[in-house]
Amino acid sequence: MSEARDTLFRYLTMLQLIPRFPGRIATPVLKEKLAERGFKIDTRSLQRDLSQKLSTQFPIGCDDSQKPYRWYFDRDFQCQLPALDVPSALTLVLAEEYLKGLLPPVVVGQLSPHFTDARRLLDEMNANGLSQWARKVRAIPNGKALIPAEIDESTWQTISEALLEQKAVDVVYLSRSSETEKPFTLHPQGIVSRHSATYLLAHVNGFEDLRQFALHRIKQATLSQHPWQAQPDFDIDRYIQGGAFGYRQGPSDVTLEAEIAKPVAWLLQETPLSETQTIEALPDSNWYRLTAQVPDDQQTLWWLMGMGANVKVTAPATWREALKKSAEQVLAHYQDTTLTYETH
Amino acid sequence: MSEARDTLFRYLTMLQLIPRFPGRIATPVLKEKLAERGFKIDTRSLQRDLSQKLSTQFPIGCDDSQKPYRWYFDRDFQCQLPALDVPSALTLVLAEEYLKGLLPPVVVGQLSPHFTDARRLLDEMNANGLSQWARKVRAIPNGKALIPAEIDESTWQTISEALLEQKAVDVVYLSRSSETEKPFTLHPQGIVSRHSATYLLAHVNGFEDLRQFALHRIKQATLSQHPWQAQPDFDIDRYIQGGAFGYRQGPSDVTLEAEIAKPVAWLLQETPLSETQTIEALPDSNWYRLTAQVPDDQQTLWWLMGMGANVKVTAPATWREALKKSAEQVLAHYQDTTLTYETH
DNA sequence: AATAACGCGACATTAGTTGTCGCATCACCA
DNA sequence: TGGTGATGCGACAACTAATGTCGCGTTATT
Repeated sequence: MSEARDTLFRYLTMLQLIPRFPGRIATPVLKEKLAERGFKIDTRSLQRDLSQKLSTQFPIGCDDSQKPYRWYFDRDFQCQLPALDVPSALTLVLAEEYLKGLLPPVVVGQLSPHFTDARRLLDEMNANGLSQWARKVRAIPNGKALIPAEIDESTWQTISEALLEQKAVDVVYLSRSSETEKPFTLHPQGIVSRHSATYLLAHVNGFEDLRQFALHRIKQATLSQHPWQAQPDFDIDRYIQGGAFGYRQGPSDVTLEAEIAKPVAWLLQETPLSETQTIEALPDSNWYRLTAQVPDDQQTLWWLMGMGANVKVTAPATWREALKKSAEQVLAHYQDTTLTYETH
Repeated sequence: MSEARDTLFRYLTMLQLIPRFPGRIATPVLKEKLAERGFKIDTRSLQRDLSQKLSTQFPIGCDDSQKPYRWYFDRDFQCQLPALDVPSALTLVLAEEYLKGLLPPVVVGQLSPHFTDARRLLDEMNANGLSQWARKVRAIPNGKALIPAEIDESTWQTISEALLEQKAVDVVYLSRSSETEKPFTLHPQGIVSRHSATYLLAHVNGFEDLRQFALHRIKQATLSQHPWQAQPDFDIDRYIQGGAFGYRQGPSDVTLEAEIAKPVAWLLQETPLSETQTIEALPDSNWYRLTAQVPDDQQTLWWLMGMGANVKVTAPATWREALKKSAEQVLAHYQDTTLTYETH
């Protein structure tokens, strides 16, 4: 394979084969993997490279408590080729701000070396007159930020490995209804992250139906001995749109027609509802007429509901009715009680 | 400095100094930067390394149309040390799904080498029986996904560089109100990404007041000759909470009390509104009593509004009133018109 | 048109790299 | 518990690569 100019390239390959800390790799295994990639090298050379070259120049550790030594990178080491540039670093900072509210802390933690790398680059940029970048960049999340459910690091690792390598997992699951912990053997088919909670789609060993398992209720997870059962006709998008997560979606788009207040018109001009949206001013008022092809789903309806009195839907009629009915119900809530509070 | 075992380390440093494609670096500049880092090497060696070692082993290109040659990495090349592991790759895929709806395409594009890297790793994992990971992983965004405003790649690069390196920029800006393009010299103080639009906070040359500039309305941006004007007492969080983006926030948290329907109770048990939240069942019904310390901001109010009839707020009184009033206004919209649509 | 900067081939010198051998130690298994 | 095969490591010689230097032709720069 890559014959010429070996050494550098072989070192690079070694560095890529050594995993980050929780993981470790034994010397003979490394030799094996290098051979697979065309680097047939003597064991002695490998040992020399590891203990004299790499581990003195890189944050590489060695577990020499047992005899085939195990090698690993420091947990938080990160090196990019090519190095991060300023715009990318800034993007990473923004991305982290958003993701912190969307994914469980442990999952975002998987990427923390990347984010740390970005922050370090920004820090070092203005070593002299501190640029204080951290005080200049903010991401405002879309909608109310709920607190992401916490999940265990090893759970995430095991589940993701099982899902992608098509293996079964043994889990201990805390059922939502019964509040009791039960062991299951699961056959993962997919994973869905919604709002701030993440769900595994799997069927229980011996059953045919697909169930959802919230990752934060999985108390323990280990790869199983059982062979993985596939579900050949599984389509995750169909599953989601079937309403499994409260997001039932009609088979086709609908045409939304509405009158919208000026602030909403401005918002939608900048970040449209859909590609086909049109907005035109209504005469003699601060209102605008909106027309857009949008998906017939719960999300859109909720968005319209959140706009409150700033949006007046005229079509489709089902949404118009839904909004009206919702408003009536809300009003009913507040009218059957005497108000004893003062508005200040 | 790093005396022993130089060569490998010097190569690594070179690889980090060579920028990704739109950027380039000239040979003498590279030599200079290497010297700064303790690698004092002959020009000839550098030339050899570049043209014979690195560019044959890495996707590195050379612009030899003018004489100090310029070197650059292929636009989409990415190499991580240590290599990505499976859980991190999966996290990246989820992150990309979320970010695509939150940041302008060009900004997410900054990270595309990372995402591409993750996808490649997942692809290669099951080279035999395709694992079809792409059909197994979905992120459902929080709230209605609006289409992120498009911005220009060079705009993002220039603005982020100016912001972080404390430089002024000359821009051509399409004003929202007047629909005309005007040139400005801006002194960037901060950047805020909200929903799906991104804003630069800056003051115009010669003025003291801070203004917002939507990045997608900046038609052209170049670093300016003007010296950058600082605003020493600027606090981005204070600015945002002052209501600049429609997210005015009260000075302190308030105690939210509400009765909530069962589905909402389930949701909040998994992803709480706040750290202090309590939920208890109400007797003789499917309703629950919620108590939580939440920020006094628009976001939370919108979230409550979106819940519609599933939430009945009892305190604070201001929110209760706001929700009631909103419902009345919505109802007024729909009752002053005769319904001519059929519900199907 | 003159001058300095750059790229590149060649070559001798220096420095690093590799495989091999021998020995000590450790893991594993009967 | 004792034996056997792995593993780590020091030493050494043969080999290979890396480096600086020089000279020449070409390319910016003024």
